[in-house]
Amino acid sequence: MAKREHTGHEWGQLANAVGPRVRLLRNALAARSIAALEEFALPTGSLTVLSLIAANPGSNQTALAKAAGVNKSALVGIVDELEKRGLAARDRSASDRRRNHLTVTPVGEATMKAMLARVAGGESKVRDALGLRDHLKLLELLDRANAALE
Amino acid sequence: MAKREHTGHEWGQLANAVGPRVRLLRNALAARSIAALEEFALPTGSLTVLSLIAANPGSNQTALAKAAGVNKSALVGIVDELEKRGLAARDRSASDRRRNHLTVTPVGEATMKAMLARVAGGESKVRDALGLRDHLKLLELLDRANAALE
DNA sequence: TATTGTTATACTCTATAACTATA
DNA sequence: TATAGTTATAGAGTATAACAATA
Repeated sequence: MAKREHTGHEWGQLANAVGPRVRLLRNALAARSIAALEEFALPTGSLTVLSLIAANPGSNQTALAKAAGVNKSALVGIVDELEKRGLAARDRSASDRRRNHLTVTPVGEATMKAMLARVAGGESKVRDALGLRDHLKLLELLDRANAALE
Repeated sequence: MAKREHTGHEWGQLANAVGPRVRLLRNALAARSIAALEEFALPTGSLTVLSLIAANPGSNQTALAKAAGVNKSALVGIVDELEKRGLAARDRSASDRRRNHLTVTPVGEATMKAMLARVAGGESKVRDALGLRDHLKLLELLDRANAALE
């Protein structure tokens, strides 16, 4: 468990620490994702935001930011860009005019699917290495870990 | 699986994606770690680097950077600070004088342990939520995922 | 008084390129 | 010609504080 065959380095006192391993994986996935989505010229996190809006139409920005794991300030810029490109729409909520009612346009839906196809590469490397069963297990454990830290 | 009870948001098209979940967890753990280690006034990543040097004495910086998941350029600053504070020593390797031979000082060992005690909080929240068996499983899956992306 | 979205701002993290000294 | 460490630099990521509009 403490041995890391791929680098030859041992974790030592951090043998049972989740933090450094998660950072390592996040960096690797982020690098691949950024490279894969370069052609879309959208800010990082756009795909996550787009997917969340599509799955939860009408969501407001504060809740969305929390779910996406980005700051609400940072989300402004992302939504700005999505709106400018015609991928998402930002309308004032009728019931609470402080809130923005967010939706994904048809073009946004199509773009999202094209982006997903691009990102699939890095994701599938993990899925292939783990196998279906352990892949689902990893998703479950990450969700539970996130819930515990909320 | 697609439902995220804690925020009420669904992942939608990203229901089986590791990337966003890992980012979420990394951010949460990083924020806790930074807050917990604030009193030490050391650059982020110092604990990981210190632990890796301690467990692999004499390791050179390039290999260390890769294992720690930080850029070799960024590692220079971290080691600078560790050296200035007397926590680690940087000596030229006798066999290959391009390389630095890194070791942890006794003070560094003590500091490392104090830091580990501080970080334990965030880590234990995850461990408690997952239980021993699933905690170890998570470590295993993260290692395998990292190896797959190397 | 509290909350939503926004702006401004700063700091951290990470990557790239170029330099030096060694090999 | 290649590698280890260093420096300089830029870009992306994230966070905080303050503000206007609204509740």
